[in-house]
Amino acid sequence: MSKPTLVDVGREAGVSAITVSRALRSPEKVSDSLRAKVDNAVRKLGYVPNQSASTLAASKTNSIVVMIPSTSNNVFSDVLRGIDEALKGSRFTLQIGNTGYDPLEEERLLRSFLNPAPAGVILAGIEQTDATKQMLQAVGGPVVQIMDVCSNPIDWIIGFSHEQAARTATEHLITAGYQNIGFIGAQMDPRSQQRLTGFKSALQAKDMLHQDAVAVTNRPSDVGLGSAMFSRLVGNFPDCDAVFCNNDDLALGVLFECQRRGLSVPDQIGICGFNDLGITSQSVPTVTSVTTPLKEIGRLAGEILTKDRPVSYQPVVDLGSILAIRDSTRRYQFDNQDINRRLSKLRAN
Amino acid sequence: MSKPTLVDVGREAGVSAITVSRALRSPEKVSDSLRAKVDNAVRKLGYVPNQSASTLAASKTNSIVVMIPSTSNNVFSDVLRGIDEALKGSRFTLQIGNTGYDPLEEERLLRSFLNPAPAGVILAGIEQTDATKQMLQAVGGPVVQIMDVCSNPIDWIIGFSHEQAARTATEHLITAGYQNIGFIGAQMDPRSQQRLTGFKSALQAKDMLHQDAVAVTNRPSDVGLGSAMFSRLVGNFPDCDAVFCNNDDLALGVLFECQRRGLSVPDQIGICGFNDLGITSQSVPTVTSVTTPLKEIGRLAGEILTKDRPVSYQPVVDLGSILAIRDSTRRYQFDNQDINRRLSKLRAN
DNA sequence: AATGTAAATGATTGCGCAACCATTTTGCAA
DNA sequence: TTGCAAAATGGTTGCGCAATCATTTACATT
Repeated sequence: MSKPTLVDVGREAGVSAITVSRALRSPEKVSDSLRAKVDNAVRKLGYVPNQSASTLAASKTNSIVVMIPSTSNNVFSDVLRGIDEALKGSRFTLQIGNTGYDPLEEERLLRSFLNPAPAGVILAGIEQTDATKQMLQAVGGPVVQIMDVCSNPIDWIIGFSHEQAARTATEHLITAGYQNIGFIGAQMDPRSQQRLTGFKSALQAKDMLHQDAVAVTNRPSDVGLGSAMFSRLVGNFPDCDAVFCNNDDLALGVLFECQRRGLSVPDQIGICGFNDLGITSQSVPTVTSVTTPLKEIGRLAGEILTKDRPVSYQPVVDLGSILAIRDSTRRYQFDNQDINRRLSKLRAN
Repeated sequence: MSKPTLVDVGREAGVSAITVSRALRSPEKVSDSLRAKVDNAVRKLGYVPNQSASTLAASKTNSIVVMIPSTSNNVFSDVLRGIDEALKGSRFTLQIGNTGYDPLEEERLLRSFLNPAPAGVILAGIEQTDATKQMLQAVGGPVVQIMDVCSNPIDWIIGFSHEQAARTATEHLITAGYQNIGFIGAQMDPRSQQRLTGFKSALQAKDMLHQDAVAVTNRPSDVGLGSAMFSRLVGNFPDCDAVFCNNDDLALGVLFECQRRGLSVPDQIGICGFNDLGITSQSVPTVTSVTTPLKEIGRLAGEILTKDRPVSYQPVVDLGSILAIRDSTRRYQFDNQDINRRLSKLRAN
């Protein structure tokens, strides 16, 4: 006894197979009595639609393909959570591909996912190969790029400007009174490079960019690597008094290394992270970080692909980012009232 | 111009469609010249197999279905990474279902993934509904349960004893000299309950279980929650001098709260985490945690399901766990030589 | 060259469903 | 009651591929 098919359900309900199919796919198009009969038969037989047969007959799938660079990076699990939420309860299923930050692997994987055509595709970043873009063009399905912004998305792009976010954070470090600001980066993907660009431009504007201010590696980032990179940075750049980190793991690693070295944060060293994944707001001291709308990016991407009329969405959505200023960069507490009071006292003498 | 099919490739290569199919699926069964012709035609036409048609014709899929309780919990991303590695380069693809810790949701999702039958199924834990087990039985495909051990797995089970791991950790706290040991738990799934059982049994054996020693919640755990739960625990249990945490996030939260309260770790408060996800070995002080073989569990599960002869694997694999003792519980440095020396001196007087 | 055997290749069929079009039934106005 | 439009239901076909069995070819042995 194998799995029941539409024919079996139809026999049970006393109707034809195609009618059962219709009753299940478009319940609003059939009579109430039929729907009840079919539902009973389905329940009685334990009928489950065969996804492959459906896909083959309709020559399109119900799956949303998501290509992400890494499953271990918490950034992408936040994005995935957003997508998952948008798809919950819909008829769409998620197909996840792990590219390992390699555009060629992305192309290879995507090719295998593109026949038959998926209901939608979500890609991280804008660095797809030409072949990838051609494939997507040929398939014609809707494509949402995420994590970044650009002027010419394939169909839609949802993200924020990493360069702008990094510039804002670096300007904050300058404003907070730090003089010798360094950059620590790992896993230098294109968006990390953009952050580095933003970092440099903010410092160059004030003529404050030190030649040894940048310490980067392509190894995947983690807390221990943050400590190691900080050691390397201060080795080359002993006057360094603040660090902009490419992500929160590195920032925590810097914080711990400072604690080990007896460097006070924020007085001797200022620390800023990126992505604000949770711990930064709880650590001692709390760590300044750039809050990025990861889950919102995922949810919006999922929403666009599962709506009937995605055309109404803007092709480029910049969700922005917010700098969450915390104790790790509160070096000077500017208080104009207090300063004025002290000035008055000074004059009184 | 739609996508090329096997017929198109066959026409291009001057052979029949079925021969092309064979050349692609079982290249060792055809002549070298045919293989070359077919490969050329495939490349020329950009042929990509239609997964649905293949699945429908063979009435079985190439997908490994994995049901995990949560995508945001780092524990499961480690497991997924292991599975992903095992599947890399094989013909199998991963289909991930997010159950949200709900056996009924697991059943619902799994049902939709089970037609047509997947090549294999990976399930977290042993708390499947009866209906789920029946479905799996009917499908007949290989099933690997993970994260736990038990005596009667569906097919295979790979994990470790949470009760034993927690008992060992708690005994360590006792040995380290802590007198009033508390438990902090969040997201109390069945495995967390087992850890609580292990915790209690270790303390009861020494008659050291305090009535207010346990603080648990069903909210998903994070660092901030760890701080809050610690506050709650010491509110009820002021003498508390050590905490066994259900996971590392909570342990870090406890550490930070101790720092905020000016409680020294490990002298005033001992802290032990669970899973050893990375930060615990880098923080200041480093935090004792239970190292669990998450990635190995995933890899082995993937391996079993993708091998031709999975039968050769033991049905129950206990990969064990290791207590990583770090600074957060080094309260007393026991040194028997030193003690004996002091005893001798005492006797000499 | 004849025969036998293994290797290589081909033809037919059906997997389960949905698109498309055809037919039947229902509801309602005249 | 009849007629007719709309609603409801059914029949046929093919999606692209693999299982199964059938046939052809290559090659060794005598």
